[in-house]
Amino acid sequence: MVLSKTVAENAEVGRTGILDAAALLLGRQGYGAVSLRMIAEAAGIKAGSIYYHFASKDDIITEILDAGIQAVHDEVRDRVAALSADAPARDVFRAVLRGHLCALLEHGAYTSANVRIFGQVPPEVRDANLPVRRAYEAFLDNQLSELQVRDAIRSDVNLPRFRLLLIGALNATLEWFDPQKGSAEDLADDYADTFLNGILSQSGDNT
Amino acid sequence: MVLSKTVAENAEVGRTGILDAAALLLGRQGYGAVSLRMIAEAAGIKAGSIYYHFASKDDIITEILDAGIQAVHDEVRDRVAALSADAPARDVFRAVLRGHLCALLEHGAYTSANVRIFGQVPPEVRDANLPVRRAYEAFLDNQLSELQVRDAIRSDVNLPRFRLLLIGALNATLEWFDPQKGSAEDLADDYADTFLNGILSQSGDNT
DNA sequence: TCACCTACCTAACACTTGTTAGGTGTCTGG
DNA sequence: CCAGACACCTAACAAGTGTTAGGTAGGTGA
Repeated sequence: MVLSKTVAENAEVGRTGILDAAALLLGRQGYGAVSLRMIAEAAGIKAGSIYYHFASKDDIITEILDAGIQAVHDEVRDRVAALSADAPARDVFRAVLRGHLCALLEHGAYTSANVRIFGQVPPEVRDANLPVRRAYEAFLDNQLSELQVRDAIRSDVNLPRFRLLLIGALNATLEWFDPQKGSAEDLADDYADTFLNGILSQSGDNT
Repeated sequence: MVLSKTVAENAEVGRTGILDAAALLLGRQGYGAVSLRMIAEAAGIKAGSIYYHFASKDDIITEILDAGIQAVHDEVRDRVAALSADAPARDVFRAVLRGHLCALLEHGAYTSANVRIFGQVPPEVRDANLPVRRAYEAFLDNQLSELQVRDAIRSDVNLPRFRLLLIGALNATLEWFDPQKGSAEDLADDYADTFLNGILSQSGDNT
């Protein structure tokens, strides 16, 4: 009975071992540079064995892409839910940025893999990832919309467009972020201030 | 003499024809998905012939990457230079964003190729592109620094970090921008307002 | 004990990749 | 008219790709 459990665990290790190795490699090297043989070696098995767990390379990619978005979505949702219902708008906005950046920069082979390779995968794989992606986008739009209804965000801000701006800026941090030069949370707070207040000295125009 | 000119022109068509075709394909499909045979076919020649003009595939990539950055740099520099010396800070900032976005979204197989494939190329190719990249970053930092000295940008704004935020947000537009839903210049002005003024309704905190 | 399932391995498949060697026709300056 | 440069082509190379068929060691339930 104990041993049968061990077998079941090993089964999970095998599968998730492949996914973990693949996510790590894909996040570092990109879609085209990572072969099944590299993934297999990193997972401690041989290339052909991958097909016991997955039907194709794109199958692995699809699963990693979905898990990547889901991890960010969950992290952001949890952080927002942890706030009291009447939390200041600034705190809600910060929670969103903190969740997204921490998931992306600190715990996230899958998340960073998603950001890095989404633009490189075949169209079919990209399409398979769209529902999960759309769900996260809808969640963000809802959060922003609530802030706008509460009159915290100006009514003339185009929310879907701002959401694209926001995600673009956040995801780009992956290319240069160095955890030794400051935490992801500090970076998130800094970004939040920039987005909320702008960079202008006064509201008026300076020559 | 006329014909000798024709030959020289054809030589240029051959070389730049390959570069143009490669930039277009790379911008659309990514580094790993584009083979020399695809580039050759798009340029109207055979794969082996490419080696008459270039020493390797990475040679082509390197040239395209450099040209891509240079095109944005030139466009932004020209637009800023076209302003009068005492132009309002808002206009300078808008000119920067307009130049970057127009180069990226409207005229720019090379530019969009650069943004799309830079993260996917081999390290050696990436390193070769760094000097041109650094020059553009330094130019942007100078422009922003001038605005900060003029007290248009708050002194507590970390400029290099803001530049990273800005470029990240601008480059991400490549993934969703649709010229039929509005011009790149309008988008640039909208982004400029968001960055300058922020999204907050009041400077105070709302519950 | 025996049949069976799980989780792997080996070896090969057809195919694509970047790259090279050598050949071909056309145009050109002398 | 001719040597030669120019701009291509053909055909092949070794290496690497995703993928598959068939085999195997060891634990499992009856």
